[in-house]
Amino acid sequence: MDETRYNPKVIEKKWQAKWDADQLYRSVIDECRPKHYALTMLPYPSGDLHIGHWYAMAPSDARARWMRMRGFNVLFPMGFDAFGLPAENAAIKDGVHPMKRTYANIERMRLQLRSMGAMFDWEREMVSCDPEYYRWTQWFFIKLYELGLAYRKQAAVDWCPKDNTTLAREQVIGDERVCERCGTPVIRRDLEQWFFKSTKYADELLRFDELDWPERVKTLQTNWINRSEGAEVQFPVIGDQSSAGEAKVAVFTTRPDTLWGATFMVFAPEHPLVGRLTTPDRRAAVDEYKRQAARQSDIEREAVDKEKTGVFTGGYAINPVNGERIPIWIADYVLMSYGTGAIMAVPAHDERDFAFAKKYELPIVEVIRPVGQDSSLPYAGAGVMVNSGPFNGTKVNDLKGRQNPGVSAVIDWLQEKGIGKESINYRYRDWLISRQRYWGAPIPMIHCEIHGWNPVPKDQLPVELPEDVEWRPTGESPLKLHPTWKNASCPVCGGRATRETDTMDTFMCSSWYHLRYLSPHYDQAPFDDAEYNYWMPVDTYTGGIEHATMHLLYTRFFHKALRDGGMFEGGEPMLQLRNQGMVLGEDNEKMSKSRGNVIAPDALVKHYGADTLRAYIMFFARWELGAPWDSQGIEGSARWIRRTWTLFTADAEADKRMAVTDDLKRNLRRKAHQTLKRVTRDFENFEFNTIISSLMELLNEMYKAREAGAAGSAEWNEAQEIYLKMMAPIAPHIAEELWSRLGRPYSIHQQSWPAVDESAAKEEVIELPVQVNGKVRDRILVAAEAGEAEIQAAALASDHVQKFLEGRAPKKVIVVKGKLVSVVV
RNA sequence: GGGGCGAUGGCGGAAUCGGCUUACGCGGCGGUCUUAAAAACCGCUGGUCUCACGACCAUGUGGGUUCAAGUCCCACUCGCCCCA
Repeated sequence: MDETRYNPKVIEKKWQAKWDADQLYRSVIDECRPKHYALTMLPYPSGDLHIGHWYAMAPSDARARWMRMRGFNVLFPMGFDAFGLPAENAAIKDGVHPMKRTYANIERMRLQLRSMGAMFDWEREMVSCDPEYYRWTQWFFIKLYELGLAYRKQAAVDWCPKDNTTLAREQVIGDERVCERCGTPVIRRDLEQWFFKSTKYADELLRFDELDWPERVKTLQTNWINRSEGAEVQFPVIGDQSSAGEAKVAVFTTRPDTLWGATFMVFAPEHPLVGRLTTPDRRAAVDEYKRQAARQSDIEREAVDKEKTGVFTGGYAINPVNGERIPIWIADYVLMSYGTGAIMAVPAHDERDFAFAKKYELPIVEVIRPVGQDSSLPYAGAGVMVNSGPFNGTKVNDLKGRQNPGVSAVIDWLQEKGIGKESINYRYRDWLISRQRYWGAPIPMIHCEIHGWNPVPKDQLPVELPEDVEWRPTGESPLKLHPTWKNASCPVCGGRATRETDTMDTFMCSSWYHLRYLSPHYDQAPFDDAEYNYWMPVDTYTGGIEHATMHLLYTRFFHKALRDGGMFEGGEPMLQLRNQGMVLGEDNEKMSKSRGNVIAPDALVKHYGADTLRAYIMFFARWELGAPWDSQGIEGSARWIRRTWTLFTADAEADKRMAVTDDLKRNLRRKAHQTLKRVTRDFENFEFNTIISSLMELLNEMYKAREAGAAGSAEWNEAQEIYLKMMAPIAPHIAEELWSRLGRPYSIHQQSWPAVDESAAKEEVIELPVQVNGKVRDRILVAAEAGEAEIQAAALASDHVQKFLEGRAPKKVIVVKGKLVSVVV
């Protein structure tokens, strides 16, 4: 083999084997060094690492490597989010057991991941479908159950008819309300399911003070939780057909100041009181309407521009603030899932209520009048309360909750009168955990006819998945169809009982994987406290924005719940978050097999080597934005790597014949330290693309310096050393190879990051543009230390400037040191 | 309908505190080497006008603030994302 040619295949394999053998990337507790836990979102083992994985992981690896060179003890683990539908759906097609397929995929992806040359500590790998792992997923379920945060209830849930399972609210996407996985429109089903009480932490989840997270993610989470302040008001109802006592119905409103304008009530068609309120003469119409509404999705029902429909129930309520008898209707624009499933309708000040009132000729009473302008109803702005009994004349602004004087005053009054109370409503729902599928962690609960639901005793964990199951497209979970698996004995009485056959949402598995990395084989607890105390929390978490309202919210909830359960201190698992963008296909479209625009990283590694692919991935776009792939563009990165190789391996002696000026050497040193300064700053800020352009510039400069005979000088050697160290996190293999060829001590990845010599980086002479009336007319050279007067004199002395002055005296001369001179006439 | 983000050469992008627009790379053009091609190396490359010196115009559109605006403010167009 030609030793002088750049051959990534050989050197990458060689160094990967050596790093492995030397356990270079083992991370162990070291109290003498500051720790840094760098985490990148773990992949689902689909069987092939795609370019998006590289785009997420390679820059994260570079950043972790940089932190390591800066003296941190870095933990950068990798694992697999291995439960989930795709493997099970595939099994139904071809009969291959999900376990078999998943482990085969993992094996393949491990090799692909290794080809990246990342500093993953493979000793810490976790696989979420491993009983050793899901034993603790189940343990956490029980822990949350014991904390009173897991409960079972009958609820209308979103159901994907293709995947035959329920979905969490977050897994239902967009206007069309389709399944996040397969794009099938979801339907509603009434099922008894397990939930986690995540809403208990809604307020705490809205606080981000400790977190260095992108604003965008914080906004997404805030909007998702959607806290609204208002009041809950009790409306007595009359027309109750079944009980003698007086019933009351609670209504949530953000506008208690408009209570006097509530002229009717609207219930969701599914509201439990509807049956009792409906009078015999209205029964047929109400039942028919309920049937119709059940067929529609929430989104169809809620759309503002949709024609409003509804029917009168025959029942009435009493508006508690003025004793008015108001009719109760049902309409599909009221959802059971919002507030209490019933609203007070204020047609004068709500668009939808207004449309409804007009259509069904219900009374409209204005209770807020704008000041100094005509109001056209419906009106939702600021004004003064009218027709509102004791509150006439009270000012109302357009702020929400207690910040609105009208709202605030009415809330106090309601509480005093015992009619209502201050209340906060969230759109955020409790986390639906149950999935009616096989390939997930079984929910470790047992049902006994006498003792109800009880957790599996912890010493019996894990509740393992049976291997002998049949794959049939019945739509039923194979666990349910298994002849014996669900038979169990009651943990309380030991009698015959039945296992829960549902499995857990895979987001449960990924809510704590960062904890399992700490001690993946520990069998006394989910994690070893000593490891936790040293490594946690995660310092830098990188991954896609698509997890903003799912994984990231779940994992925050998880930590807060277990903090309250006394497992650890600190409720925030990940301090710093950064999102990468998306790599699009060359056609500027989202990459997909069906579009045929998929870029396979394996082929690129084979052709160019991992270092070139890493470099190009970091170079071709701003990391957080992403960009379309460009197959020709990667040639530029390949050229950069090859040019680096050539510069460092060519015989420097051959060029030593020329006399080198001190100036030239000083300039080379300046460029090296300026580059180091920029690269250091850019690593800090995850700006990988400019790191590489800076390195390219330095390389070009070094080529010129060598041409001029600088090779072999002390400055040259220093520039080489700095260059390779800066390159090491980006292209770890070639950096190591060249480092060793220079005769430096193994390993470059154990070197410390060089320090910037500020005095060397400083410019001596700088070029300043001179503007006359805002246009650049000349450039002057001045000493970097030159004073203002000196610069001004030099600028005015310029022939070009004089030409544009046309003999006039400057009105003003602005000197911005180090930037420019601006002459105004 | 509401909120967020974005728009800079033929293309990806740079300009990090209001101070030289287009760094770095791709592509293109010209050259060196070669029998030739590839690779490598060197140079040029925003537009218009000009033989040229140079001038003028350019950061989605239209206004504003400023000695100076890609950057700040207002209005709008288009694209993407989230929520409805």
